Amino acid sequence: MSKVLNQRYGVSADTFARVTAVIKEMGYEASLVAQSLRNHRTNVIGILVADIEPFSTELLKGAADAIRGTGFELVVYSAGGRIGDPQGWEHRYLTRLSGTLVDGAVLVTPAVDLEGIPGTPVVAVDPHTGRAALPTIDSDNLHGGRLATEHLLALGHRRIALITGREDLKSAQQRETGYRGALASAGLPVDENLVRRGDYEADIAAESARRLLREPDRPTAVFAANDITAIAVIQAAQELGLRVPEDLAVVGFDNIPESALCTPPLTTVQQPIREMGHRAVELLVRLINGDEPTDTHITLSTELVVRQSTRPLTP
Amino acid sequence: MSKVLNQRYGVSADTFARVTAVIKEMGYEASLVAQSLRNHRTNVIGILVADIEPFSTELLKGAADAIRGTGFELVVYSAGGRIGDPQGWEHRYLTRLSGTLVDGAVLVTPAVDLEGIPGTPVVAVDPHTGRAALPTIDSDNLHGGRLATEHLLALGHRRIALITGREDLKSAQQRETGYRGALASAGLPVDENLVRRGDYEADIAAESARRLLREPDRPTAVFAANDITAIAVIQAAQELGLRVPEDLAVVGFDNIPESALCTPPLTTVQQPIREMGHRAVELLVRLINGDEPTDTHITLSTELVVRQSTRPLTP
DNA sequence: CTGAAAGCGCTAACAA
DNA sequence: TTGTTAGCGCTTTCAG
Repeated sequence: MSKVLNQRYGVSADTFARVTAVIKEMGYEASLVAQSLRNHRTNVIGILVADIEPFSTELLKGAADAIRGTGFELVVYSAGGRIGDPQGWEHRYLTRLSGTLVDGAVLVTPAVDLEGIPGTPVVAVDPHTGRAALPTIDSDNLHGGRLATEHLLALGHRRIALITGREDLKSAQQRETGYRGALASAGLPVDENLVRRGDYEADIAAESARRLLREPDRPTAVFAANDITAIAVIQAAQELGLRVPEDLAVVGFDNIPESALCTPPLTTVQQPIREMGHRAVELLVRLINGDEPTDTHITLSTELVVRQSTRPLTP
Repeated sequence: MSKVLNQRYGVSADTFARVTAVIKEMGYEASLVAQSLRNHRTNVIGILVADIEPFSTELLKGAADAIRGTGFELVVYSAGGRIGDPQGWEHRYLTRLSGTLVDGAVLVTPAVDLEGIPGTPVVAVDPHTGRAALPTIDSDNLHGGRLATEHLLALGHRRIALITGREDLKSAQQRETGYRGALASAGLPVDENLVRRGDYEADIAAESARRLLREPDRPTAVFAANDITAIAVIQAAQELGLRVPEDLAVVGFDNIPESALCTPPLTTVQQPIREMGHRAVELLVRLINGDEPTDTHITLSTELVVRQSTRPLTP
């Protein structure tokens, strides 16, 4: 009967038909768990995300696209933004699943740099440490940071603030480095008073923005470390009666769907999030199948998308 | 050693310490699969979604909230909007997982009405059939449809179009029934030419809207069967040079985050999506634990949220 | 071609 | 208190 299910040799046409009939009759489906335990191949790819939010959602869509036609199934594990177990839940999940429930995993939870699990291929998206031992998909955050800042400079802005991202993330650091580099290249000093915390949290960013914008010598432009932050900045500005982009230009980073829909639509550096998900799955499948690993550190390029939240500075 | 892990009686302090040390040393974690196979309790709740899109994402957030502190883990299975297997993938997944990998499941994939799996509690969100045999969470779509339509009537509109939702979904039908009912109550006939297909698909809805709005006797208001549809309508109107809400009022349904961010922000009927996710998990946990099932068909109420996409009709 | 049996990693029950 | 064993549902191997 197992032979029938798995299309193996050594079954007479008669038995085959009979067994098939009964299987249909009973609506039988093999237990995934028992299969997993026996075969070590499961044809399931796990994606571990820290939380369900716009970035991870976009990434999941890309991953879902990529998985189609590969014969793999997709299972998403969300830590649900939990706090109690900040370190190592990735590792714990991974070891519990590996070898059995999943053939490989994509880690979208960037806070931990783990050395891979022995038998289980893992691809990290935008990891903590930058180029780790693990295969990695990320995007060119350094260049993106420069692009955003240069755009504002080209529009005539000189007092350009930065709302930073999470300090523990390499990607956020690189965006800041790009910002500083662009100012330096333009021969401008960095006014440290214009660099404020954002942590990629809407609340924190909004608070920083409110304080910043209430100061007498406020900036004419803000580069926000991601779109969530940028949208918070726009809202804070509007609360204070400032118009965007007339009184304040805002540039974001990420290009989540919300950035095109907010008011006004956000000029942002496009990180190809869906493609990152796509590539991550693609790479992982290749690793699982034991194909030649070509390149295991893929950096996708970033691009500026100009929308209505910026325009030339009018003096 | 199993006893150590599971905190069972009959282990000396000495052995406990030694075993614990080795476990730490090796970074051991019990295999979820083997555990599942042995114990039939897994402490995992599965959520099956048809696709990763704004509605299911919102719902997942609510579910993730609810799961905290219950001792359950959350695993999401996405069909990835697949087409080849339109019927019954839910059933297939469910039978493959049930009794082993998950203790229960939430179905967010509304297209199929299945009778429950023997041993596995299942809660359906917004199901195909309305009040099925399965425990159900939904919202008051009928009332919501009335609310939306009555709002437009109160603003003075008389030519109110409807872009419908997916025909196979009870919820979409109810929104339409609410629309027709409100018009009838106001003593207005339904102009069938103003009722167009949307299928909850942005492309289809946009095309319907473009045709509708190009006709000589176009409506002054549109009730869109969900927010995705409504945003598509707004974009179509803007393409044609119509201003929203000056030339066309638009009301949506669902209240996904995008509806507050689109331009102009969308007046919409609020379906408490997050709460639906929350309630679904809550109910499921209760069923799994064998608690008294109180009420297994929960209908949450809907409310109108007025934003800038509607305002009184100016003749 | 069909039936029986071992074993995947784990835990509950039992024997020592 | 510790060590041993059966068996969860499946597939693969080997004997009939």
